[in-house]
Amino acid sequence: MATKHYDIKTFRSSESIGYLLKRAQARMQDVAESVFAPHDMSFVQWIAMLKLSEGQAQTASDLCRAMCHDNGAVTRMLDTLEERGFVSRQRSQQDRRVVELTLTATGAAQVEALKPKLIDELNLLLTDFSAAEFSELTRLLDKLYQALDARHSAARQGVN
Amino acid sequence: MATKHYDIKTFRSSESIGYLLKRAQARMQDVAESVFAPHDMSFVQWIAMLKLSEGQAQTASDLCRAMCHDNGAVTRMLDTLEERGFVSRQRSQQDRRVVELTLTATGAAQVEALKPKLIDELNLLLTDFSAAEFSELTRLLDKLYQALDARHSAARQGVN
DNA sequence: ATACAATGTCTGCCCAAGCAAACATTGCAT
DNA sequence: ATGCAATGTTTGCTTGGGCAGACATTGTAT
Repeated sequence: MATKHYDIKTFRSSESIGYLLKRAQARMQDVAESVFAPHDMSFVQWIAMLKLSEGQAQTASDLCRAMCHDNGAVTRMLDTLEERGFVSRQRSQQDRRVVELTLTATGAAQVEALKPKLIDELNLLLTDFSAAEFSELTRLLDKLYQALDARHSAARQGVN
Repeated sequence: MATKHYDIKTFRSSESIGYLLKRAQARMQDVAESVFAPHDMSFVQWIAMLKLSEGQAQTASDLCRAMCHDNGAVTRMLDTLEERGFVSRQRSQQDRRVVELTLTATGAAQVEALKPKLIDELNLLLTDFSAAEFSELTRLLDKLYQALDARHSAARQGVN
């Protein structure tokens, strides 16, 4: 039997991973938005462009999966990024359902221009974290996501 | 000089705390909602009631701060919780700006009824986490929040 | 006493995210 | 070849959060 991390007798909201995640993410969102807002750009928009620039995503679906973002929201986000000349769309020849996304030169420049601003902010934020703490937090967040993702996929198939 | 966890040369989205947090939180949200949805209850609603039941919050403002949630959203959430008889509001005598919140018996019962469901789900989710990993993740998430909160307060005062 | 800043609650408005449906395309099974 | 499930993209609709302002109340400085 696996370790029971939570017990009904002792459970407190302040120890719940769900609550801790929500709270931290909400604040992080604020901080990130404050970095990008002066450049008329949202956190998700920038992350999407970053994913494209890293080659981690080529299509809208890739972005949805990578960012856990809504389909429709991504379509509309791409609309505005395209309008602003940061991203271009081109119907794929191999699979005509797919629209291939590419960063324009302007878009790539925008990504690079904002990267140091975000990095500075993150480093400032993590001042009190040792290298070990930082890498452990990174690792555990990724591990948690993998577990959540597995659970999520299972749920979609009605497994319990 | 503090440790520079991120460097512009090597920065990758998949290591960014902001991205990792957003992704994990989005999935966690899904999982939590799937627990509460059958009972016509949202994750935030339940957390709010839990906070009340733990005595961690007495007023709407307390809930806002504790949960990093919007003022207006909390007001409206309390409207529906009150309608459903889970929460009652009463104007404070000491400070007549304040509305004191109390869980009704029905509300308390609802919190208790759903607690084991959430706990089971969380334990299942964290099966592959050792006790050490679990407590370290909890600690680091809290530490991160403290740092974010300090940064957030500083920003509100225009400090850089 | 009075003015003013800070706090708590509530409301109206706007916008982005979530949901569901539509449509096109592809791969697979028969 | 044909039907069908799966995938990718888009759109309309609904819902809830974020923001700004209104209002009441309190504490504080003058």
